Order: sequence, then C-alpha cells, then structure tokens
Amino acid sequence: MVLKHKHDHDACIETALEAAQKICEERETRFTPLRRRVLELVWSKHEPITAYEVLDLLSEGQKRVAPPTVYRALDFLIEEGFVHRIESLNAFVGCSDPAHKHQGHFMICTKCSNVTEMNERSLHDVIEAAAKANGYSYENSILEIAGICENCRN
Amino acid sequence: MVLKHKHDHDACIETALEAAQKICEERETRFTPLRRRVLELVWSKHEPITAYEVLDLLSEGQKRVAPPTVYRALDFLIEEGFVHRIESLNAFVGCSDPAHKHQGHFMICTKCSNVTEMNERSLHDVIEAAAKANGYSYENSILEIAGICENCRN
DNA sequence: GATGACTTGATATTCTATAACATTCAGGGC
DNA sequence: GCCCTGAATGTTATAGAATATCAAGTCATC
Ligand SMILES: [Zn+2]
Ligand SMILES: [Zn+2]
Ligand SMILES: [Zn+2]
Ligand SMILES: [Zn+2]
Repeated sequence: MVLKHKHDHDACIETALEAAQKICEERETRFTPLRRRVLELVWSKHEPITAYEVLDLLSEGQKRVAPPTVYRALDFLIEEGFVHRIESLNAFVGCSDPAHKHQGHFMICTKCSNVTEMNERSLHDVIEAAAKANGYSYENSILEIAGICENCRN
Repeated sequence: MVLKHKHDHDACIETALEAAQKICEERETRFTPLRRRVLELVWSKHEPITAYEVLDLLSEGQKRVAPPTVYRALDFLIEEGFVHRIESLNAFVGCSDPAHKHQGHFMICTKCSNVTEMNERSLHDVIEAAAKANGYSYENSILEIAGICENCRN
C-alpha cells in the first residue's frame, strides 16, 4: 500500500484508539475490548477494510468468531462516529475526525485504494442546498468520488 | 407508492423503451428482448428495484431465470446509460436522461422511497473541483442524498 | 454450412449481512 | 453477599447480493 504521507502508523492507530476511548468516557458508552479491537483492526490499514477481513483478523489465534460479532461492533463504531462505511466498496474505514459526528465524504484512489476523507463545510453546504432546491428536506448524504491520488499519478 | 406528479406511467415506460431502442440503433448495440424486458421491469416502479425483484418479475409465468441472466442485462443497461445503480440501496433505477451518458446523482425519499435524479452541471462541477482540491484526478462520483420529498412532508 | 463473436442458459459458489435465541457480564438495589 | 435488569457477546441458521465457470443457442459473415 502506498501511503499519502509516510508516517508512524502504529502511533496513528494509537491516537485513534485513545480518542475513541476518551469520547466514550464522555458519552458514557462502553468501549469494550471487542469494540476496541475491531476499531484497531479497521485502522490497521489506511485502506478500507471489509467486515469479513476484520472477521478473519479477529479470528487469528482463537476460535473463529461469527459475523454478527463483527457487524455489531462495526455498528457501534459507526454509531459513535469512529468508523465510516464506504457504500461503493462494502467496506469500512476509520474516521479522521471522530470528535465531531458527521457524515463522511470520500475520495477513493482507484489505483492504490487509499481513501481521503473530506470534511469540507462548503461541499456539505452545496449538497444540502441541492437537496432543498429539489424539494427535499436534508437528512444525510453519501459522496464517494473515484479518482487517482497524487502519489499514484507520479 | 406516491408519485411526485401523477402521470400516465405506462406512457412513461414506453417512452424510456423507445429512447433506449433508438440509442441502441445509433450505437449498433443489441437491444435484445431480454434486455428490453429487464429495462421495462426496472421502469415498472419509479422506486429503485433490486436485482432479485427484477428476477422474480422476470420469472413470472415461466421457468425461473438465474441471477446471471438479470445481472448481465443490468450490466448492459448500466453500460449504455439506461439504468443507474443506487449504491446505498443495492438497487437500480431507470435514467431520466439516457441520451447523454453520465453519472447519476440522486435524492432518495426515506418515507416513500421515490428517487429524483439530479443532473445539475453546477453540482457536478463542485464535486470535480473538490476532487482536484484534494489532489485527486476525477473519474466518477456517487452522490446519494437521503431526505424527505415535498409530497411526504405535506 | 462452417467460423467466430456475442448472448443466454445452467450450476455452483462466494461474498455480504441479518434473524433469532442463548449465554455471559456489569452495575444497582436489597 | 444475592437477585434483578439491561447490555453485550456467543451461537446457529438463514437471507440477500453478486460472480465464476462452462454449456448451449443465435446471428452475421465468409
Ligand atoms: Zn469522518
Ligand atoms: Zn493512489
Ligand atoms: Zn441518469
Ligand atoms: Zn416521499
């Protein structure tokens, strides 16, 4: 995998886990060992990871877990805003800004599979305006843009 | 189902079929009876329809067809731009402007399931600009906005 | 009527996700 | 401590979505 910027990914994972831990304490929701482990596995790649890939990793060195175990943990993590689901890939990715609940908008590189989360207020506003212009109230939106990232073009 | 505007849906279907027929003649692609029938079934509701719903309808009064039959026909129709896939619903919907190939952007009513296709150049431009701003080349994009339509709010 | 490209049929399997019910675990009141 | 309760996890089975593979049919062209 080609990372956009080389970095200490272990630290990257650790930061995400600590942030989640802290948020759960504030919200008084339960960041159980299982949920923590699943979040860790989602962050183990910068690429989106499928539920069954998580399942395989989670099952290493122990009795194989069943799908509901993974899906329930993912549901919790999505609900809390620590993970986003990428609809076009049936896959999951850690959120880059878990402190503020939001719908993620994504760029997906078709070469290296890296994903960039865009949290641009302006983009969100344009989308909401488009909904209103078409007579719809706005609830949420999925935006997934496929393209080739800077790294892969060079 | 609540239609946004009451209309003669049979005529609506017929128009879509004729448009497809004409485009295929121009492109010299094969609008076979099966493909025609699948497009007709996709248009049979204004709501998105799943591949297996198409399969069930297609199988009525005859030997049950197999999934690849439906998926191949849908692939063709998508390729030609007569049908769009709604990622967030694993479902398919007829394109409102088949004459011009494009990526569809959609509003989806969470109450009545009606879908509105938005083909607004400005929206497309904003999305493409956002991709560029994040260092990505643009290939295509999925935009699916959930909300409640005008009818359902009244 | 043989050739080859495309389309459809048929069988099996893979991948994704959820339903339903049992068991375990954490915390609060007694 | 013990019981109660609700949440979390375990377990089994099934549903839902999509594809791989190979066989058979169709159709235009040589
Ligand atoms: Zn996010
Ligand atoms: Zn890339
Ligand atoms: Zn369209
Ligand atoms: Zn509606």
